[in-house]
Amino acid sequence: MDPNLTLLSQPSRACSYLAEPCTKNGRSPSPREQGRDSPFPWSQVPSSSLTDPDWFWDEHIQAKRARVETIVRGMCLSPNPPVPDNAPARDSPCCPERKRKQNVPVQQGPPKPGPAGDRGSRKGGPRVREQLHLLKQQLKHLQEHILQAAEPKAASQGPGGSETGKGPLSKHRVSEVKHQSEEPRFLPSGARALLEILKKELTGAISQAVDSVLQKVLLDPSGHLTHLGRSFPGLVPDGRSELSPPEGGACKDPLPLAALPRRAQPQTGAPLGNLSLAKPLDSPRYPASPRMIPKPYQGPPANCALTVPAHIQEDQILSQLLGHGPSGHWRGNLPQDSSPQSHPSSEAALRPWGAAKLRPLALSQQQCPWLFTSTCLERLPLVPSVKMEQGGLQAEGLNPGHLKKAKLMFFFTRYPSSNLLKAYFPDVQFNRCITSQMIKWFSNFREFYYIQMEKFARQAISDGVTNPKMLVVLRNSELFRALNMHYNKGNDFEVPDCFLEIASLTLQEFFRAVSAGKDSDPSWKKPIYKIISKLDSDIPEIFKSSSYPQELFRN
DNA sequence: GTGATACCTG
DNA sequence: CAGGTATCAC
Repeated sequence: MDPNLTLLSQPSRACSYLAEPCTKNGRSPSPREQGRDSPFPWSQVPSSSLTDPDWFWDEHIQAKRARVETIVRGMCLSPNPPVPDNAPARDSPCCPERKRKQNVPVQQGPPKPGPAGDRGSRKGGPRVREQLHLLKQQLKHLQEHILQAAEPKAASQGPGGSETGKGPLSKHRVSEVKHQSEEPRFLPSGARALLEILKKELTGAISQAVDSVLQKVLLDPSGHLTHLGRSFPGLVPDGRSELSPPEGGACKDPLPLAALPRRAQPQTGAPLGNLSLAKPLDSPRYPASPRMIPKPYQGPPANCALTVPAHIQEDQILSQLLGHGPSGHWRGNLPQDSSPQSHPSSEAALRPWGAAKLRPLALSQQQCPWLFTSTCLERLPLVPSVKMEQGGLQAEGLNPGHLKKAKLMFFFTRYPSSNLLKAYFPDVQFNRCITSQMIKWFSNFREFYYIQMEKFARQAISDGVTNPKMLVVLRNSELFRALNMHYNKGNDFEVPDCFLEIASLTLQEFFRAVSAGKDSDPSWKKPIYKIISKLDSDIPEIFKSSSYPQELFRN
C-alpha cells in the first residue's frame, strides 16, 4: 500500500523503505545481526543500507522525505484516496497531472511554511532547524556516551577510510553515524554487539525524532487549530480546568503565562463562577465595555505553558495561513478541493479566500492530546462549510472563527437579520448560501436554547416550583453552564448580563406555559418565540471587527 | 414562488 | 451542525 514503493524502480531503494518501518516499529533485530561474526560487520548487512552509512542516511532521509512528500501531496490532493502515484520520485514527475497537481506547487502569496511548500528546499522554518540541530547534538552526545562505554579509544580511531565512494553525498549527519558503523571493526564482539544494538536504537530514535519534527511542521495547520481552540482546554464554565496537565518537559523554555497570546491579558472581571445575578442591567443593551475583552485566562495549567512556546512559534510561522480577513492575500487559485469534508479540523481550509488545504492529522493529537479541546473538536463538522462557487473561482465559506463569533453574538441576538449578519461579518462574502448557513446557525442556536429552557422549566415544575419569578438564570446555575458550554465553550468570553435576563425571562415563559398546560397546543411555543424575538440586544461594535474573535486566539 | 423558521433527523 | 421537510407569511 505504500505509495512510495510504487515508484521505486531500484530494488535497493525499496529496501531502504522497508528498513524504515523497522526502525520505527520495533527496531526489530535487523539482518544486521547476521554480521556479528563477520570481520566486516557492515558488509554483512544484507544488501541493504547499513553497508554504507552515507547511503543509509541518504536513503533514510530520502525515504523520510518521500513520506513527507506523500503527506504533503495528500494535503494538496483532495480527500480522494491517495493516488498511488505519489512516489516521491526524486526525479520523476510524480504529481498527478490532474487538477490537483498544479496545486501542489502553488505558492500562496504569503510565505507559507506550509508543508505544501516545495519539498526539496522546504525551509521548515527556524524552528525546525533548531530542532534538528538539537537532535543532532543529542545524537552526538549519545554517541559519545556509547563510545566511551564501549571503547574509549575507539572513538578516536576512526578509520575514516570507509568514506568510500560516498563522495559529495556525505553530510555531517552521515559522518556522525559513520563513526558508529565503523567502530565495530575495532571492538570486541561484545562491544560490537552492543554498538549494533545501540545503533539501532539510535536510528530508531532519530527516525522518530525526525518524524516528530517533520510532523510538527506538516501539522502546522492543525497545530494552529489546536491553538485556536487552545483554550488550554481547559476551562469549564465554572472556571475549573479540565485540562489534565501534560507532563512537563515537553517544552523547554516555557514562556511565562504573561507571554501567552490572549488570556494572559489580565482582567479583573469576576470569574464566571460568580453569582452576579443581582446585577440587574439597566437595559438589555450591552455596552461594548471591557467586559467584551476575553476573560482572563484562568489558571492555565502551569504545565501547559510548556506547550506554548512551540505553538507561539508556529503561530508566527503560520500566522498568514490563518490570517483572516479578506486581506486579499489568499486567492482562490489554490488547491480548491471541493470535498469539504476532507479537513475536519482545518480551519485554513475553510477560509473564504481559498487557503491552502491543510490536513488536520491526528498526529498532533498524539503529540499533544491535551491540546484538543472540545472547542477544537466542535469545529470539525464545520469544515464542510467550504463551498465552492462556480468554477471554484470563489471559495467562500464560514470558518470556525465565524461560528465562534456567531455563537457569542447569540448572547445578544437570537434573531439576527441577514443584514445584521452582513454588518457583523464584514469578512464574509455573503451570498445566498452563506447567508442561509449563518441563518441556519442561529436557528440551531435557538433550537438548543429553547430546548434547554423547556427542559429546565419542566424540571422546575417537577421540582415543585410555583412562582416563575423564582426562576432566574444565574451564572452558577446548571442552565447557565449548559448554555455557556454551548455558545462559549472556551469560556473566554464573559456572558453579558443581558443574556442572563433574557434567559431568565425565557425560562419563566416556558414555565408559565407549561404550568398552564399550554404545551398541549402544538404551537404553544410560538408566543414565547415571539416574545423572545423582540428582546434582542445591540451587539457590541467590537463584533464588527472581521478579526473578532479570532484575535482572542492569536498573538 | 420565495424566504424565514420550526421541527426532525443523522 | 447540516439536511430535509413542513408551515406560514408576503
